Amino acid sequence: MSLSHAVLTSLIEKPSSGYDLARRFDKSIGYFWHATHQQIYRELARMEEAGWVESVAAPDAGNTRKRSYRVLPAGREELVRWAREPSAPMDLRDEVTVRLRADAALGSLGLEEELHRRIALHQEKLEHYRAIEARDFPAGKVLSRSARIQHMILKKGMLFEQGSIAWTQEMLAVLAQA
Amino acid sequence: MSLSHAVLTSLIEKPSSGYDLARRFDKSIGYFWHATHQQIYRELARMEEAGWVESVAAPDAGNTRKRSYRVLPAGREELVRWAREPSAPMDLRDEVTVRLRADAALGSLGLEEELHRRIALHQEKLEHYRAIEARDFPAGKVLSRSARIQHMILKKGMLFEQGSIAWTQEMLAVLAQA
DNA sequence: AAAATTTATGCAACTGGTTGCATAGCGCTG
DNA sequence: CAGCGCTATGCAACCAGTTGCATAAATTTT
Repeated sequence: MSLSHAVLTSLIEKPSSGYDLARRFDKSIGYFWHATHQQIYRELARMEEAGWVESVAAPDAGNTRKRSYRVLPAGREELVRWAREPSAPMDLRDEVTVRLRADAALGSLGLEEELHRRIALHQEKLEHYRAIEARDFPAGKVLSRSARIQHMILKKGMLFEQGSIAWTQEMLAVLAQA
Repeated sequence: MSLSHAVLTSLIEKPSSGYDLARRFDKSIGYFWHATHQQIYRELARMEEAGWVESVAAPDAGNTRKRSYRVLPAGREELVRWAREPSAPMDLRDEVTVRLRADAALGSLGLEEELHRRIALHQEKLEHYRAIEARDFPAGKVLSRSARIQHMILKKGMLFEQGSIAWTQEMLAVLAQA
């Protein structure tokens, strides 16, 4: 959908190899997004073809094929153009919701264990985001415009995880009640 | 991903034609899910092939090709089996988040209008969910186990929309501050 | 020094989701 | 009764995302 533009944004923040981008997409950069190395290599190849980025042998490449990508002016212009486009809100298609609907339709299927597992996962992510917040956006520190925006994006993730935990606990109470 | 199982669940709740299912996926049934008629017809064909559902000419078909689908025992068993599987939590890949990161990296791009538009959309959905709640789950009414679960699913949507509105307003404040 | 792991890139095949188009009956309106 | 929009189904082509596999250098472990 817009993976190429997400990659472009990451590259503007810091020129990188495909491999590094893939790792960043599994961690802080795209807190919420997952992309495999395959997708990223494919996007990089397309964007180089389109003249949005260029690559050079990475400074630390040695005898390896490692390449470093950076954004060209055409890529910047494309990103600006794209960012101003309106876009559709995400949808909430969580598989566990469908499973719960199936439980409602078919009778108790014992989904409690899965819900507990989900709570633990949300808790884990929340801790992770809190650690990033403490490290990058400590209370009291004066932040740049860019940092304030990135802090808000991180907060979105935290709010979502907190909300998920609270909702799942309420759901467990409903299942127990029956 | 699990569209077939979402369709199965909908069909258990009420045997339907492909067209009806597609409309329900645009409304109350899958509050958060969107599926095109193409996807649904394809899934129905596959599931009939697999022996999970069967179809007959719809009672109100007249001279049209309208068919009504219902779930067979094998489909029920498959749904139970699937519902008990563990599943990965959804990810939060909202395009507007990437656009905001681009704004942070490139400088102010004027995303305020889009954020206002988003707030209006979330508000609209929230109203819609509230109307469904008032109709199907009025306060004080004693609800069945199934209805309590479905009420919780609806609440999840409402919590998400409320959270999105609050967060987006805070984001607007951050953009205004700069 | 050999073996295993990590870094780094890529091909091929497949599945899921989207878009555009085509067909055809039905019900309403002018 | 001609034309329009809605109901209803489907084909074909495409794009995005996933999975399995292959390759090869660098680093770490045994």
